[in-house]
Amino acid sequence: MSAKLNDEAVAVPVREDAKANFIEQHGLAAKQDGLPRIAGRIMGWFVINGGPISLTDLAAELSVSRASISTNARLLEGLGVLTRVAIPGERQDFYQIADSPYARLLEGYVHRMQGKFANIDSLIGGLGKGDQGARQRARQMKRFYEAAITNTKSIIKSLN
Amino acid sequence: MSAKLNDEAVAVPVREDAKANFIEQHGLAAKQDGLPRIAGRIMGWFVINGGPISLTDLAAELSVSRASISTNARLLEGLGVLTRVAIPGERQDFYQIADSPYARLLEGYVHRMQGKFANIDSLIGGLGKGDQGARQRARQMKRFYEAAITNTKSIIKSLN
DNA sequence: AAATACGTATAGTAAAGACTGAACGAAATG
DNA sequence: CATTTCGTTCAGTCTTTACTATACGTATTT
Repeated sequence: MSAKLNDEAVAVPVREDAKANFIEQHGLAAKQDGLPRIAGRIMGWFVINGGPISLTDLAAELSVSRASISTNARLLEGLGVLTRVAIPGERQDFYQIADSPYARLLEGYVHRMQGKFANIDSLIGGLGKGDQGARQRARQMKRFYEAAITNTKSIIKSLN
Repeated sequence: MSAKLNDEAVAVPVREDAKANFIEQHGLAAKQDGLPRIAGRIMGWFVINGGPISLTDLAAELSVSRASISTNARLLEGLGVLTRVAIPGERQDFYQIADSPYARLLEGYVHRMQGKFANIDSLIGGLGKGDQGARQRARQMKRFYEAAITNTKSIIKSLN
């Protein structure tokens, strides 16, 4: 098992590849967060290039179908990451990265956590006298979400 | 649109259903977080019942195959939510809810965010002089993750 | 030693999801 | 008015994923 010393054999992604690399990595990271890979790549593109850009051009940039771009751009718009802007004289839809994209993402996150919150309350309300252990664990869970929600909100504030 | 006053017609999930309901809801919530539904139901079961319980019994409780229970219990163990405990005189594996299950979850979350962090740094390092806009947006993103990581760590501390 | 119980690995199935290509309606252009 | 250009929708394909049933190895019981 001798180390390979041939320089050419190692494909090092240098400067020019950094951007493309970031976009792809961001696509993979998106999957971990439950988003389609394309959505992540789009977001990565906007971090680098900012926009505005038309759907057609973006489709060409990322080498995917216009249908996918349309669907996922709207998804990101719904998440508050992208905003649709009109450009005078142009009839195409142009997308742009939102003002505080991450704050927007966190708002959705908070919203989902509040949903779980309701679920816990419903459980606690349905527990009987004999369910002391369950009540205790449920309350612990509730405290966790309380802390998480409060804390996330404070992050949102700090991102203005 | 007159209100229906017939008591019997309304299927209200009362006391006894509250637990089962919580488990199922927790299963669905897990999917949103990228976990298998069974993993979420298992976790829900433990919030209510605490454990310890054997794999075989847990499989019966949730009406799923032993294989699934085995796989997902180990998954949750890896996430730090469950711990395997030995019970004197018993040769089966018993699982129990962990001490600070939510803190453990957050630790994994922090770890994933730090991965993204590295990706951003790699991008910034590869940017040239002409990429001012990109650099600015990348730094904004980096600040976001910094804030999120710091804040999550503080939540973890508060959960002891 | 034979039989049983247990945990896990594996292969298969069924369902979900991402993505594409084609078709459609609306609006603008010629 | 005919054509083109957009954005979106829909049907179909392909991949991934969750879950089950079977089989296997190990440890235990009888």
